[in-house]
Amino acid sequence: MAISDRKIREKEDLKKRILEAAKALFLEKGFEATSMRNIAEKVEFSPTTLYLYYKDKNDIVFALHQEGFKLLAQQFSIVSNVEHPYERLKTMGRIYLKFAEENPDFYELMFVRQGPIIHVQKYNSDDWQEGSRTYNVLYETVIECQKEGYFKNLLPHSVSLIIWSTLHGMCTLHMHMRLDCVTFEDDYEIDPEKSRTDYIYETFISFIERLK
Amino acid sequence: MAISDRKIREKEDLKKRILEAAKALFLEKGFEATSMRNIAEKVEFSPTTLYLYYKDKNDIVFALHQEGFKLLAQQFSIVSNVEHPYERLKTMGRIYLKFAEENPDFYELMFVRQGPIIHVQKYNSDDWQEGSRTYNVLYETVIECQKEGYFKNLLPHSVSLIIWSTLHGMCTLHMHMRLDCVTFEDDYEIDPEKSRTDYIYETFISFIERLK
DNA sequence: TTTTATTTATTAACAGTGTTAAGTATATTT
DNA sequence: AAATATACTTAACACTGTTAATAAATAAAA
Repeated sequence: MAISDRKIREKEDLKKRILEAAKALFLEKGFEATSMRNIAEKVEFSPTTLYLYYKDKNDIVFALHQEGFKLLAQQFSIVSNVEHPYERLKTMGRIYLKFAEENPDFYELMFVRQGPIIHVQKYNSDDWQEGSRTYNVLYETVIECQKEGYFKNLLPHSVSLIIWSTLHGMCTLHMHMRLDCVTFEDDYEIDPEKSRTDYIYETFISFIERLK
Repeated sequence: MAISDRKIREKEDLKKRILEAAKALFLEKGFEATSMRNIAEKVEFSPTTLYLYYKDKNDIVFALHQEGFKLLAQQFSIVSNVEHPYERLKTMGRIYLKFAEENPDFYELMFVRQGPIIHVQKYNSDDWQEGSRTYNVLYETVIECQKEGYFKNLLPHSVSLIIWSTLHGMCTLHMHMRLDCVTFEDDYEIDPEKSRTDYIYETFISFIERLK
């Protein structure tokens, strides 16, 4: 059985190599500019071969979106060191914003593009595990905060939804260049050291302080 | 000079007809499924003729995005009846959410897609008028609220950015089907009459109450 | 009025996209 | 050795946005 084992291993190996190629192109040239033929060329197989390992492009896109969630989970893992739930929440927010800033293409795939969601609807019977798991981390933290007396008279789902929405809105408005028209100079003293992202982060903090 | 006037008029007429055809297809079949050839077929001209009236597809997309802003401004116009700035702000929020819910394709063009922004960068020297004008309506309202004592110790741009981000985040997470995985049932008693959008709106209101 | 110039629209083509049907080697099993 | 199964490729389909070259229609100049 060792030979057939090797065969299976080799098959999974190529599947991984395809994904690695896709990821490389994706990070290098962006999502829009990554085609099936590009990926095929990179792994040195014909384009049709990809369809023996992935059902369609959305299947690859979905796998890529999973990679993004792995990366985010990795960044999130350090928050377990933060004892106090409210401080942990603020740290999570900072990590989320940083992740979006540093991995805009991944973020787009994870939370904007419809490709991965279409794949979920088709093959995973509407069960978007990556999303619900990540949301749950936030939700549980909010509940812990409430046990400590924060967010009084608010439903935990409401609080979670508001926080996620605010962060997501800040990230995407920024990523999609919808904030370039907003000139903050009226308010803030123009500090050339500080980026727009810095101001966004500060705004988020002042917001969460208000919300408590 | 009357003849050349008529010529110009006819030219603008076809330009409008192209835009109308684009809008019709866009609203009927969605943005993704609207191609230059589709539009050309609808106006009964060859595809290349469109390029005599619009520089490229993004030019049409940009004009379409302007139509969206006109529609939003129209919906917003009724808020001038609301005297109290804080009440006006809440009404604006409701209108914004309703607009996004009822015109998801327009919303996508106005605040998500990069097509219109690329056009702005190319031909309008980075001046996204539609965006800054709409933002200013919010900003001015926030300032008026602060004059009445709301949002103490917060910069008006911060408040505006938070509100816009939260609304935008709610709209897009919902539109892009990233909230389908969140089961609110733990919190809310499942009222079949109420849609997810209703809950989102209630959440927004409870949020803005907190923020004040 | 005839000729030239300009505007308007078209055909054909380029280079690309995701995807599939059909065919070809290679390796495994009977 | 013959039949079957696996892995892969070639060729093609039906699209996409866009451009160069060309033809037809109109306006201006001779």
